[in-house]
Amino acid sequence: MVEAPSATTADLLPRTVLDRPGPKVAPDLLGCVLEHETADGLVAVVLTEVEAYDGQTDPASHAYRGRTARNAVMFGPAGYAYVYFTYGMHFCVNVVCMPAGTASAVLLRAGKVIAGEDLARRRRSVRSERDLARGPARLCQALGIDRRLDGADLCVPGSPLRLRAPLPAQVGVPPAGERGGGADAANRSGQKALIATGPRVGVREGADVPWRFWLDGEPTVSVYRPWVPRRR
DNA sequence: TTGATGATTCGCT
DNA sequence: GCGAATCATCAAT
Repeated sequence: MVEAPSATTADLLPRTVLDRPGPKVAPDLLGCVLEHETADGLVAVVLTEVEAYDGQTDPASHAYRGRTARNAVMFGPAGYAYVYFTYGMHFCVNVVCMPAGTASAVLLRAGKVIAGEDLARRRRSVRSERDLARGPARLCQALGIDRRLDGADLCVPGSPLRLRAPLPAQVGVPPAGERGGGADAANRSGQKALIATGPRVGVREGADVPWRFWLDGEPTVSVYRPWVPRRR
């Protein structure tokens, strides 16, 4: 009767890790694994690029102008998925941070597929493996994420959409001994070195804060584009 | 109601 | 490099 869960509680990222401001949480999400289980199968990616949005103090955040029907999940407790639809055709997924009442989130911008590659390829007609989840909308397409997952809990084993703690040697990061320097964060997870930061992609206001984080050297990281006004 | 815009991607030149 | 695709959302009528 009882089915064995695909993930145990110990594998998943503890909600307490997410119960902090987005800009603090964001770099810690690099190297974590996002997985989505559907009737078609499971696809999992290692996160290689993320962006923080700090709620009501951040003019680039969807939560800047207060709570609405769309962004309601961001005002809830940490550890849930905020999925939104944009440009008439794309979905993007965020990890909600901070306790209920405070809106803060991290946009998952890119990842490297480590499981279910066949299924991911079927969902995305694309030639190269690196482009499967290179970009926030591509990542959602590869994983089959849409608005039905808005509000999904990422921190419980029974959820279809889950966030796992970092696995060692999943991304092309050298062993700890060869990295030198700043060892604290690196040692904790085994692969937290080589994190680069810069301004967020495609935002008009708030382009001055370096709240985009990525694993330096990862080919799956999307390219930077500054904001440009759209022609009418 | 209406109108502008967007945390993007893809295809064509 | 440039423009189209395409529609939910929100601020302004």
